[in-house]
Amino acid sequence: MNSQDVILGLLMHHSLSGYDIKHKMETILSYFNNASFGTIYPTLSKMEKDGLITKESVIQEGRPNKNLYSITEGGKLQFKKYMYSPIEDNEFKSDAMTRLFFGEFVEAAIMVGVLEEYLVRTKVNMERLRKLYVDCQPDMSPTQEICIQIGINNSESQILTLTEGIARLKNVKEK
Amino acid sequence: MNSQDVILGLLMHHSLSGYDIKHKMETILSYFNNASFGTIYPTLSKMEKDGLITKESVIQEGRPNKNLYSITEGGKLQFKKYMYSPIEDNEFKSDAMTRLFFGEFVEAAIMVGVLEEYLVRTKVNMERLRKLYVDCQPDMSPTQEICIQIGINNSESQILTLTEGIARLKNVKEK
DNA sequence: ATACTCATGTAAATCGTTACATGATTTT
DNA sequence: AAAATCATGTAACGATTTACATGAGTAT
Repeated sequence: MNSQDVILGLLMHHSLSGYDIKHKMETILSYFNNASFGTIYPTLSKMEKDGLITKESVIQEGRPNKNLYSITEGGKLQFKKYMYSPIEDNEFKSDAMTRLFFGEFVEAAIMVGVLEEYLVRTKVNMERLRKLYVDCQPDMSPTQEICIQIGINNSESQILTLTEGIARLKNVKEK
Repeated sequence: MNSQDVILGLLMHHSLSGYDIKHKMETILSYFNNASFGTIYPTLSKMEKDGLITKESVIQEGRPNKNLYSITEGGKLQFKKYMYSPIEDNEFKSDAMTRLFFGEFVEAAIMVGVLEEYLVRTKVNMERLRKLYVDCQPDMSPTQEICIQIGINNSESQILTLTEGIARLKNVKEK
């Protein structure tokens, strides 16, 4: 799975500009995907060159013109090919957890700080997902609902584990 | 956080070869980090050149010679610098969840397949973490315990969400 | 016989981010 | 007046993976 596959999936619904795609990446897809403009625009150019999408310039009033991209039959075929290919493993990299792992080499207070910061970030993310769920639920497909539930439930579980961990660490310190 | 920071952390405990580092990455660190030999060996060379670590050739019987790397005072300083720097956000990319998100464009049976495959992989990973916890608990620091508990609890939560999701999808299909 | 473990390393390719460049309109 | 939104694009850089190359010893 690369950025091209995700863009194809987004264009299956309706035509979008590069800017629109970036917005979707940051909101509905951000829990399990991400891409910067530096990836999106060159990828769209390549996809057009390869005949997977077509470009249409749209002149707007009071706003810059935009390039609206639409998926072609070839693009739909490529999307299907992706959806039927073997599933790749998740990729996960956590700086906060890496620090926790090496925590014994710095003062305990620093580790409490890492845990509290990680807890706050997890809470912020959970709230964002919860709000997204409330706002989008009527338009969501059954599998999209499962997706966001995974995000919300995993965040909740992590909040519990971190809260317990902080309490335990602080207890150890007091003893 | 990059591979260098993780390698420094591993060498804080005791000297290791590139092969040893790869092994640690695959077992105790794999839940939130990963690196291939193609990253590890060139990184070790660069770190030696930069004076963060020193190399010692160890001749072994019945096994190939190995290069044992040890952290220097400069390396320890660099490690501290990392541990006190601002925490970076987690990176997460999920092919399985991406497919679920775009599930409406393929048959429901394919999505049940994705969910079941994702469930199996989550279960396998949870079992691996549970076993690791049992095997390593006596040697684990308090923050390392929190780390692995995050992994185990998040896996458990995901197993529940996926199981419920599968049941719901199958129900929808029957109706 | 075959596969796995131990052990190191390079080169090509892939993939992606960050920073820069530009600029109008709208909101605070 | 400043910041945010809308909008596209490139160039330099960074990080990492995959595949290749080599080879002995051990376990099945």
